[in-house]
Amino acid sequence: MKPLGKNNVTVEPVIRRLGSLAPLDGPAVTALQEAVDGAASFSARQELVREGTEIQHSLLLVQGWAARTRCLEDGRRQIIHFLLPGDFIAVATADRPIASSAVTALTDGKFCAAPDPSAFPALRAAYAVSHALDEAYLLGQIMRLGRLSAHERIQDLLLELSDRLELAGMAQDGQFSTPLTQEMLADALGLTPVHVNRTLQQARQAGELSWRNGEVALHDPREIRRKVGRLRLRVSQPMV
Amino acid sequence: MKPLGKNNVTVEPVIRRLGSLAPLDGPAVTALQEAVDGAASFSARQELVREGTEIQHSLLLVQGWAARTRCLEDGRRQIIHFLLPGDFIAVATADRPIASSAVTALTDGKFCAAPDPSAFPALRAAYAVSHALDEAYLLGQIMRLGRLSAHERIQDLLLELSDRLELAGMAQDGQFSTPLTQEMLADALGLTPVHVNRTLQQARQAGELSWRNGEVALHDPREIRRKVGRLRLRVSQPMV
DNA sequence: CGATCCATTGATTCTTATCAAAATAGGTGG
DNA sequence: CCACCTATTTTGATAAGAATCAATGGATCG
Repeated sequence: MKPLGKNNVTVEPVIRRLGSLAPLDGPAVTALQEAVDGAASFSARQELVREGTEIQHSLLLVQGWAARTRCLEDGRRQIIHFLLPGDFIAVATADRPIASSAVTALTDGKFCAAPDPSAFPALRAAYAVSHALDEAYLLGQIMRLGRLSAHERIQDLLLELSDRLELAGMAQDGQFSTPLTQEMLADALGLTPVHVNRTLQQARQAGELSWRNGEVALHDPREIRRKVGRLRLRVSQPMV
Repeated sequence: MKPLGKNNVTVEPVIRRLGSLAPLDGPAVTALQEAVDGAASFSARQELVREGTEIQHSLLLVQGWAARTRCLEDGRRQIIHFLLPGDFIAVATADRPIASSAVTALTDGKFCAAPDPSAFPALRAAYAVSHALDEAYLLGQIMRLGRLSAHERIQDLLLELSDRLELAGMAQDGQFSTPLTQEMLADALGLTPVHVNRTLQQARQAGELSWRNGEVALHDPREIRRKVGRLRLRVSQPMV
């Protein structure tokens, strides 16, 4: 098993993220590490969850990116939410056994079953915060699509991704790497790929961000946060 | 206490709706009726829940309409979701004590505390289905804002409202009465009031719907459902 | 009757979509 | 290493959709 510690940069993103959301004790970390070690692989474009299907187990995304999507018969597609390492791909509740949207892999990656929180109580709080954040992200997406301009939508989404990746130790200061194409971005933002392209170019020329080779850098995350003026849920707990 | 029965048209919408979602036994119905009898009043424009506030009790909307909203500093407003009689205004979970959006009353009305499901087990299933539907509505809203045209958005939203009101016994065959103004509609649909007005007129002239005096009639709900081509969560349980 | 809220209309501008094509990059097999 | 293939980004020209600004009408209410 891999070593753990505050000065350790090789902690699994899943563990890093959940540990950012709530303090984890030893057994919880061990259980997560074991789950991660037994993770199953998937490949890009694979449908990880089918809409309307029964969800048997809660699943964690260990590596790679995915998206919750809904499609219309005429081919229009909406990405509801991006799923990043450490996120829940699916949540099995006694309440709500049916998947309300599909989950599609955007890259190759790995997932594992989420350890049962009744066996590892320290996980319960982390899972709860994770689910609360998920709802907050959905509301953010609605605000974005309903009331922000193309330019604002892009900035706001990239900031959200930066914030979320930072929880998993995969972004610092608005810089992160991403497998997103402009088309995926368009599907998430309710825009056309062409318009995303043009808007991105404007943002680059305005010096607001750079994006080359899958490496994104938001030049002034604080300014974006201020301009979009939206309060984000804060996570007050200490890191693992 | 008011009488109950299948041929009874005076059942409280709250009871009607929850009974549509899952079978209720006698004690559950009694508890709901008592809660409703003790309902508190609110008036239009009142902020029923403030964003970021701790939610103490789960609350049910007994009468009147409300909306979950988020605002930007510059005044832009997004209605995330309309709340109808029988809906939960707020859900108190041990997990998620913080309101992720404000709730504003759109009309005068009444609300009450939701009876504790641990005291009335029959309510548990109804509450669970209600929450599952809530998430589905959010996803529907995202699809609407991201990928539907103004014309489609209006039709789709009105259809959703019709379906939901029907659960509470307040709509039949796509006909219902509503306190919505075109401005509220605009805030929900990510459009301007002027554009909503024009789009509504086109829909009326096309014979798709009528809307006079707060009375809406969708002339061919089935056709709308087909065109927007979206699967809605079905409720399979029998009526109360 | 004035005040207010809401629906409606017109004229115009701005944003974003559409259609089509070219350029670029990455990967594969010969 | 090159030729080819595919996916992605970029560009240009044009059209459609929706916003904006401003004003008028209609109702309702005290």
